[in-house]
Amino acid sequence: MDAVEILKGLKDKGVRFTPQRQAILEFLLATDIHPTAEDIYKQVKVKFPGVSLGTIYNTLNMLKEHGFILELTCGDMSSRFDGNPVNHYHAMCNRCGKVVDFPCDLVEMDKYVAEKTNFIINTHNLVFYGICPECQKEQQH
Amino acid sequence: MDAVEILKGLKDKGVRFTPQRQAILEFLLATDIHPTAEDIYKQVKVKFPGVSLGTIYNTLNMLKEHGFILELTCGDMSSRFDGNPVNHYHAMCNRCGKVVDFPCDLVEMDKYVAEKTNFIINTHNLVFYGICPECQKEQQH
DNA sequence: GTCCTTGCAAAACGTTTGCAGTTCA
DNA sequence: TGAACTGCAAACGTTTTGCAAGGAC
Repeated sequence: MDAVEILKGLKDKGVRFTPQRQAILEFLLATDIHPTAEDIYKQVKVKFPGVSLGTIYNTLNMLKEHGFILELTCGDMSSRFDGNPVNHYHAMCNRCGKVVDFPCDLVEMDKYVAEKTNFIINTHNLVFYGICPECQKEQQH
Repeated sequence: MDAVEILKGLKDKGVRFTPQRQAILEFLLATDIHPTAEDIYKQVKVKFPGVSLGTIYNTLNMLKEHGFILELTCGDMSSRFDGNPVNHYHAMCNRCGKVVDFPCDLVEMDKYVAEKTNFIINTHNLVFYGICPECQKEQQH
């Protein structure tokens, strides 16, 4: 699915097609560097010199809410965005913040990841996102 | 290992024992709510009304560096801290931000987590932390 | 014409830093 | 005594918000 297709499909949800949004999503779908909002801002600025960071965040949050991109919030650095929102796995460098993808069967994880990425793995962190039982009850009201 | 023991053991690393640090670590070891820095601040303030948020962060970062606590950076909310630093797994509520622990054998993960926690699981995110090959080379210089 | 989106600027947020005074060892 | 720590306040970087002007449908 390409950027134009995704954005046109969002029209019936009241989301408008704008050239800025097209540029943002096209960049995200084409790259594998897991850019920060700032990275995307710099890139989109080449084509739209007047674009603002606010617009980047606005678009990223909209795409995230509709499940077309993934926000990776790992560590103390800024979020990174991934145009491939299926559950795959990431290794992040503590030093430069780079994030790389890898396939994973979750057996002997740290060792496996070290082999696949050539990272020296110190730790890992696995978080599941969802709705807790208390909030499930409250949402029914 | 209790708070006093841990802090006394850090003396030979040039870390001083202070009553504020004792209060912070004691709270962290006793609770299972995965508090934010703000939560800890409020709690410690009961005993030390003059304590500052800066001191909380100072102590948390010190304890984190020495591996006695874990910082959970998940989602767009503030970090949560865990007095149990071994690799175990967490489920986080998208709505209220609550984090709960659970045991996990990593087979059929989302389903398993849903059963163990009664969360409705939407997604999970697994991140490994380490040093990438490029940074490994640079660090040798 | 409507109302969603834009660019801009200011604000908000969590966290870190600088500093003068204080405390631990 | 001297280095580490404290409280305070200001600074920082990322992200969000408010608003008037502009653009999509």
